[in-house]
Amino acid sequence: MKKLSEKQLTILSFIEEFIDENDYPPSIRDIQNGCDISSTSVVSYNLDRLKESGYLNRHSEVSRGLSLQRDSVEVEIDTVAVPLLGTIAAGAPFPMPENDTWSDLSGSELIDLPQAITGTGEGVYALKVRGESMIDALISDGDLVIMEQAASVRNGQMAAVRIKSDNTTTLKHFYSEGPRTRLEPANSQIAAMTFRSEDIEVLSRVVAVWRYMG
Amino acid sequence: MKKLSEKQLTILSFIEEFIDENDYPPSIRDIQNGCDISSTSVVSYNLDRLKESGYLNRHSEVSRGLSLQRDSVEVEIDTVAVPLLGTIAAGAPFPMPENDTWSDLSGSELIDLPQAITGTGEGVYALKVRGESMIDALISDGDLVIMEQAASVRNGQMAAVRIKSDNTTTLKHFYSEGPRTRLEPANSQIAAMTFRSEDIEVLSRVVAVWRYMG
DNA sequence: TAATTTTCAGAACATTAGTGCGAATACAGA
DNA sequence: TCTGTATTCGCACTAATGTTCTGAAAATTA
Repeated sequence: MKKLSEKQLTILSFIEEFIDENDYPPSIRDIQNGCDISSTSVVSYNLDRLKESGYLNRHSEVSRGLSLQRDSVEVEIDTVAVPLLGTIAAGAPFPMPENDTWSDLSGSELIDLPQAITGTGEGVYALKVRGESMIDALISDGDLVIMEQAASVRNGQMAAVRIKSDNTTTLKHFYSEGPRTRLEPANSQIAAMTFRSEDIEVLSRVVAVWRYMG
Repeated sequence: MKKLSEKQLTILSFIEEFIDENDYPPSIRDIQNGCDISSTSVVSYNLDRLKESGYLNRHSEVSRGLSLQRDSVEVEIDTVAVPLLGTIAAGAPFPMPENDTWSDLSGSELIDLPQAITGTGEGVYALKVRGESMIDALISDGDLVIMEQAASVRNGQMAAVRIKSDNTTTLKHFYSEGPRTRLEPANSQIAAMTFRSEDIEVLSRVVAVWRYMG
């Protein structure tokens, strides 16, 4: 990009500050006053230069029609808020977002996660673990489990599965082997268990585990 | 907050979209056209209502002087990037940031974490765990351990400690008991061990553990 | 230094855009 | 139905704001 004059730098940073402060862009005369410039035409002139240089978007005939060109260097990390829907404990019924629940999450606490993890955040939610019942999945009391509602889970992924015959829910690595389904704890020192596939219901896929010990 | 009329909701979401699209707020007439409203005064009227209800900031006599009231639900989380300094494996020497290393982190990968966890991010770094040597701390291969250089560690907190006599490094809950120091695994099913305090060197405090299973 | 380009001044001008106001409706409660 | 309040309608008005133009000063370049 072309190098900018002193004045153009002043203008640019003024615009930035102004937007930061007011949430709407400055008018040409705002800039004129803010940067001690003698004439509106000078401002207009320099705005054109800034636009040419690619630092600024300008929409003509629109008052305050300015916006800063997002600098590609300044990485903006998007975070997506996912709802903390409740707790998960041994044996207890497993909280799941229902269709009608999604629309009203106002009550639940929100947790921000990097977008790289959540994707769009659709169908992603968090549960707080209570108790040590999932110790064999290397998950302990207080941990936050990030889950994604999953239609399907690939082999080897960790999922929340319900074992129908026991009516229990656990987090295990999931391996479908035709008529049988193998559930493997994360702790490889503990043996896997195998079930009839009809006996297993996959509820959600585990995306991540977050343990905070402030 | 007061409940909004159909029209007010339409206006509000139009403003949101407009700003999202253009990076500057709409004029009253933009809203009028965008929402199929018959008169500018109707728009103005409803903008006043929206302002009263707290959904909107409005600056009179300023064209496009609108901004959405940051919805308190839509928390804007600041993230802080911390460097991933290396891997930690059983027995291997423990990577630690050195003073001169801090200034040159350009080479290392950065990880974004919510500010609530990292604070200013000063002295916070991440290590990737290799191997299952810390399974008794409920940490397994591939996990990311977030650490903070700590002058001191309070009892009960998890820390990276070096046992001098063994010259090994592990992550354990730390309990100082005068002349003796007790190290307790996160997995409470495993017994604690006690050492002479001089034999223990605290390297860093463990702030969090992040396990991602994309 | 002369020629050329860039930037600035100042003011008039043209649109864009916010405001005000009386009258017309819509709406909810007595 | 009456009545007061909330909302809508147009429209004219005024303020805010972008644009343009001429000439000159300043900076660059040859």
